[in-house]
Amino acid sequence: MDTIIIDNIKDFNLQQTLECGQCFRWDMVKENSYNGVVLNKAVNATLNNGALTITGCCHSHKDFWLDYFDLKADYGKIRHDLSLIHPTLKEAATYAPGIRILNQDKWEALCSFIISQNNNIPRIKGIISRLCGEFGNKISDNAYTFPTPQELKNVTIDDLQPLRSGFRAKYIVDAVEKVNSGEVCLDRITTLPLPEAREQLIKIKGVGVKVADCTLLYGMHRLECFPIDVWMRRAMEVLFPNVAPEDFGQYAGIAQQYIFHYSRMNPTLFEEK
DNA sequence: ACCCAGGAAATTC
DNA sequence: GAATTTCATGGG
Repeated sequence: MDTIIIDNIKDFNLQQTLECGQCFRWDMVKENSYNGVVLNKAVNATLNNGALTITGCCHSHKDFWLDYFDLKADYGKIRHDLSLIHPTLKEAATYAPGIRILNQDKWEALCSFIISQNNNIPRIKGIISRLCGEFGNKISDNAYTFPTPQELKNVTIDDLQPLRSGFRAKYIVDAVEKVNSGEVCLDRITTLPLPEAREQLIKIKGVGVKVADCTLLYGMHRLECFPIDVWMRRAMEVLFPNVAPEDFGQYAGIAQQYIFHYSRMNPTLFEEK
């Protein structure tokens, strides 16, 4: 089993990155150590003293993991620049300085955030886990790949019943159909200007602006995207009353993740006075 | 029993 | 058109 070590990493914490709501396929096995499935690899990631060790990553390159965890970017500098924009953003960024925006698979991000709507994180993880178990490929004892659109070709709502995803099943079916037919081309959307990229994604039933923005930010690394859900709406009203998302600039998506995580960890900020 | 959950579609006003 | 209801399912 192959191992990759990346050392000298700053501004990185696995718990903050993997449990901030951007991904659903990593589980803590102990402090600073997580098991997850990325593409077709079941891996463990462990971070100690700025050194990240990834095991189980056969046939993959170190460069892939630098990209996946966004380790090439200088988050210290980004956090510094964001902190100048607003004092509360500085507070949120300082609260979890180890968050990084992952480079996840586009299709997995799209599907995962379709499932996320009007749902809670533990159940989202359960539905995705069952989706992979039913339709993905078994790659180790308890690990399955995320099924590709090709592998889900011609899937029906009835086929998806074991997921217990409720009304979202028909949205998954529509996403599979539109991606397979080429009506929606995820590779092309990646580099499209934001309004057109959103417009394309929203052609899929069950995809609105929020799910589209999550797909763009977490699956296509469009860091200027600022997904607004119920938490972010409240956070903007209460913590940033006179600020527009555009004010956060080219790294608005990173700002959003700092604010989202900070808000979820401090729900009392939003209790009625 | 009731309420809510990283929303969006359907319906009503 | 804007505001409200509904949509499955599970947990607190």
